[in-house]
Amino acid sequence: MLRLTQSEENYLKAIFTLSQDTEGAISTNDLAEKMLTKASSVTDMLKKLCEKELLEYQKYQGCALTNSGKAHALAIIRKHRLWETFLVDKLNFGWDEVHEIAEQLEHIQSTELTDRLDEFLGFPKVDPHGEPIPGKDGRIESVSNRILLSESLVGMKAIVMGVEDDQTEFLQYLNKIGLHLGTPIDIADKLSFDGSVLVNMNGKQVQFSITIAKQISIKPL
Amino acid sequence: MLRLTQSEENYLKAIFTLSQDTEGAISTNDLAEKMLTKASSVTDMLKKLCEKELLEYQKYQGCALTNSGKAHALAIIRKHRLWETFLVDKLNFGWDEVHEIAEQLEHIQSTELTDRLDEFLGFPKVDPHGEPIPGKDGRIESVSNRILLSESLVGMKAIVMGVEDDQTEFLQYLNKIGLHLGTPIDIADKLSFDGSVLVNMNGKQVQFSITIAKQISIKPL
DNA sequence: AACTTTTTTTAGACTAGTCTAAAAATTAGA
DNA sequence: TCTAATTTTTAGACTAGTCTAAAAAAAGTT
Ligand SMILES: [Mn+2]
Ligand SMILES: [Mn+2]
Ligand SMILES: [Mn+2]
Ligand SMILES: [Mn+2]
Repeated sequence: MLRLTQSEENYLKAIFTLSQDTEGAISTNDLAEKMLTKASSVTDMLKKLCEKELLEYQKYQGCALTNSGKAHALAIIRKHRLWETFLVDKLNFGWDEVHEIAEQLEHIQSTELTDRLDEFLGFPKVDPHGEPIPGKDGRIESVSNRILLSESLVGMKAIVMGVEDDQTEFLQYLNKIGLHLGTPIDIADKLSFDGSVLVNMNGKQVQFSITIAKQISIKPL
Repeated sequence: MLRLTQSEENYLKAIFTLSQDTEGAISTNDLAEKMLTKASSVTDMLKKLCEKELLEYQKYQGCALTNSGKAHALAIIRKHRLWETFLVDKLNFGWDEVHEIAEQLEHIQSTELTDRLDEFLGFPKVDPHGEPIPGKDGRIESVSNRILLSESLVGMKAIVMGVEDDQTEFLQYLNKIGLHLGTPIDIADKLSFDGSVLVNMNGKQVQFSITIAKQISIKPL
């Protein structure tokens, strides 16, 4: 099996994630933004990953993962989410404290370790942020009926199913207002001029900006 | 706190380990051998680590860790041994399967993670190979009355307390002959011309070469 | 003390990953 | 469709870590 550096793995993961909500190829600039790096660095890396047949890349045309590239990305995501689950379930970290550590742990090379960790955790289906954990075979069980809070309709009742995991302050804010996975919410109103969502939860009303509302996924009841 | 690369950390650990059974400075060549690298590479790294005040180094004089360097080395060793303990105690790996994985895990940066892992494991005193685990403060509890099997005397009765951890085949061999931590042994004879040690254990007699006998530590009864 | 061998350092080169600045290609607009 | 703005690539430089080959220093030997 092809041996990858941490940097290569981080690129693959980023491309995979961007591909999730983009049809067609991923642009150099979008990837540079995601990776907090410069477009010229991205171009260099794309050439290398293309050489290793992890993605397809043609000058000025952006890139798209091959099946091999996707498999690698999913393996890294699997490890990331399993380790986050370990940190929260076994070591009692908060969901706002685990992403950075998992960014490191996801690069540990040992399939045996990953699979035993999975077993030790009882084969969890989702991580502490509600994201599905890919299985040993790389398959993600589709999460049913989820929509973004930003796409909800006034009057809906729903359950919080997932949140973005990579901003500590955002997660701490959710802690403060008492929003967790499983929290029931009512969509009270939406402000047409800025996209804010007014939500009733835990007996009080909270207003979420469109930015926040895009980072919370819910299951309408 | 000073941020170190994996390579720098591996050098510090190697220097610390070599210092354990060497008085005075560590030579460039010895370190190169330990690190499986070339003397010229070692010289470059020594300059860098000296610059960071992790060790003292003068041309042609070898090197010695400063207190800061020692503290860093002990922190890495602490993580290595805690992770090995986790792998064996919680994930049911064999003692022959964990060293390589721990070589990676020891570089994960998070004091909070290390300390919570320590607690999760019940504050173990020794790792799966019998090596003492440094505490949060970097102190190693001295392991009492241990000697190397190679230094034992004929007629001694003893208990196996520790083994070298870094050669998979060696540990598999010990598994095969049924030698574990806690195994009681009798020193039946020593061959003066090659240093071999004849040991009675588990009802049969085994002969250990001097090389092997130096990699097993025992506590005489 | 002089010569030889060993150890250690230096010099120069290479790869991986990143950057800035400039050139080239693509896309958008009039 | 021609020009302007944007995106992407190239060129060249830098750091970290490694290597080989050669020079310099230290240690060993007559
Ligand atoms: Mn995460
Ligand atoms: Mn990462
Ligand atoms: Mn080990
Ligand atoms: Mn290591």
